[in-house]
Amino acid sequence: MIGRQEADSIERRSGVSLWRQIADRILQAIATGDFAENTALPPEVALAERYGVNRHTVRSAISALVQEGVLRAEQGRGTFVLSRKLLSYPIGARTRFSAGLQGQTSERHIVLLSSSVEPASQRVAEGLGLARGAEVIRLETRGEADGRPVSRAAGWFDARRFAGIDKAMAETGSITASLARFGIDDYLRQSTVLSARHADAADLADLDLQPGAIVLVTVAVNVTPDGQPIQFSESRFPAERVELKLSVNN
Amino acid sequence: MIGRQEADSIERRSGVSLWRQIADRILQAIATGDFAENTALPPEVALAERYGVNRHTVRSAISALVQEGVLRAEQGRGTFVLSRKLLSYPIGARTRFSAGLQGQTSERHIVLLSSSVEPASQRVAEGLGLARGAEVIRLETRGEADGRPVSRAAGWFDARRFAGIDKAMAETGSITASLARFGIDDYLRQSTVLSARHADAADLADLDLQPGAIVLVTVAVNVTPDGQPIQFSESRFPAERVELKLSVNN
DNA sequence: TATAGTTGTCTATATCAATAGACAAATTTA
DNA sequence: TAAATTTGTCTATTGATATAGACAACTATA
Repeated sequence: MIGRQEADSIERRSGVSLWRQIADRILQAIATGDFAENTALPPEVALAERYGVNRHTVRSAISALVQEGVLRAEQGRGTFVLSRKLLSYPIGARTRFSAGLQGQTSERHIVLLSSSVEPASQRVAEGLGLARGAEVIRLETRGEADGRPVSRAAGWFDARRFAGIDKAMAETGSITASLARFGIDDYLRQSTVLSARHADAADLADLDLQPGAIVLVTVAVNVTPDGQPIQFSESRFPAERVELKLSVNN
Repeated sequence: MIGRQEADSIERRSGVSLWRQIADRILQAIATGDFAENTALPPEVALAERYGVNRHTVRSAISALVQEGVLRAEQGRGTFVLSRKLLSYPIGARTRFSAGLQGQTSERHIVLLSSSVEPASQRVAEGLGLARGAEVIRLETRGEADGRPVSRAAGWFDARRFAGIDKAMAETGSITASLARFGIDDYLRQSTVLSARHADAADLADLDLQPGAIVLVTVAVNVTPDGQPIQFSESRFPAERVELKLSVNN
C-alpha cells in the first residue's frame, strides 16, 4: 500500500509536468521530515524507482530545486537537503509586522514600494466604511526578513483623515509609527479573511518566487479600539517561507 | 501596465503547461469577480489575445474547466460561468464546524471515516501536554456541505480521559456533542497554525480534487475554559471551495 | 434570410517533456 | 589502488504541448 501510494500520486497528462510534481513531492517530504535537512537524498535511481519515472525526470526535478536553493548536488557524493525554516508569522488582534518575529530572524523591515491616491473600490469602501469612489491612499509595501521577501501588502487609508501617511511611512518604515502621527496609538484587527492560491506574475516578481509557488492571502480591516475603521489591507505571503500563527486569545 | 501585466504572468517552461496556467487564471478571475457568474466569458480569440497564447491553448484550458464543472460551453453562443461560491469557514475561539456555516448551505455534516488508538507523536504529545508515546485516540473525519467535501481532519484525544469518544462521535456526528458526554460543555481554540501547500495523493482522494489543487492546512489545539488541552487537530481545506474567515475578537 | 459572431473539428509543424541507454567524472569504500 | 557508488553529459526516440490556418456547425441579429 505504502509502496504503491507514491507511484499512484504522480498524475500524467494533468497539465503539470512530472518533474514539477516530483519536485513538489520532494519539497513535501522535506517539510514532513521524511527527507531530513543536511542529509543526502536517496540516489537518483532509487528516487526514479520510488516515483515510477525515468532517472532523467528525477534529475529535472532535482535541477529545479537546486535552482530554487533547496538542494545542493555534489558529483560522486550525493544530493543534499539544505536547511531552511518556515517563518512563523503571528496574526492576532494586536499583531504588528515586526513584533512577533523577534528571535526568529536577525534582520527585518518593511519597504515602501509605492503610494498613490485613488478612488475606493467596492470592497475597500465597504471595509473602511466610506462611499464607493471616495479618495483613498494606497501604500504598497514589502516585508523582508534576513534579506528575503516574506510578505507583500497593499494598504488603503481614508485620504481625508490620513493625508500624508505615505510620507510618514517612507520616513518611519512602520505603519504603527505612521499612524501614531495621526493620533492613533492603538488599533485592533477587526476581521481577517484568509485564502490560498498559486502565485501570479506580480507575486513571482514581488516575492522572488518560482512559477507554481503558493501564496497565502489575507484581507484584513484594522480599527481603533472604539471600532472606527482605519486601514483595509490585502497581504500575500509565500507559503514556502511563511506560516501564519493565529493567536486567537489575546 | 495593466494590459501587459496579464500576458506577463503566463510563464513558459515552468513545469506547468500553459493551458493549466490559463485555467487557473480564469478560475482566479471568477473568484475575484472579473468574470461574473452566469455570464459569458470573453470569446476564445479575445482570451487568446489577452493571455498572449494561441486560441487552441485557450480551448484546452476551457475544456479542462468544463470537465471540472466550472464552465459550460455552447456552440454558437459562448462559454458561460456556472455559479459556485467559496464557502466561508469561520475560525475563532469558539467556532464549531456547523455553527458558522448556517445560511450558506442547505446541508452539512461530519462523517467519521475511521478511528484508532496509537502512541502520541512528538507534536501531538506537546499539543495535549502528554508524554510522548502516551496512548491517544485518533479520529479521522470529513466535513461535507451540500454533498461536497469541504474539509478533512484528524483529531487526537487523550485515550485515558476520552475512552469511547470514537463511539460517541459515530453516534452523534458531532465533536461538540461527543465532548459533552465527557462533561465538556465549553471549549476554546487555544492556538491555530495555518499553512498552504499543493494537495497530495491523500488529499486528492479524500477531498475529490484535481491534481495541482491547493489545500489550506490548520493545526489547532482546543482547551477547556481553564486551559486544559483536550484536542489536537490537523485539518485540510480545499482552497478552491473554502476560505477561512478569522474572527479574532470574540 | 443573409450576415456576423461564436464554438467545434481537422491538418500540419515546431518545441517541450519523458524515456532509454551508454559512458564520463568525481567521491567513497574495500 | 581498485572497485563500487553517485552525479554529470551526450545521443536518440516517442508522446504531450503549443502554434498556425482553414473551415464546419450553430446562434443571434440586422
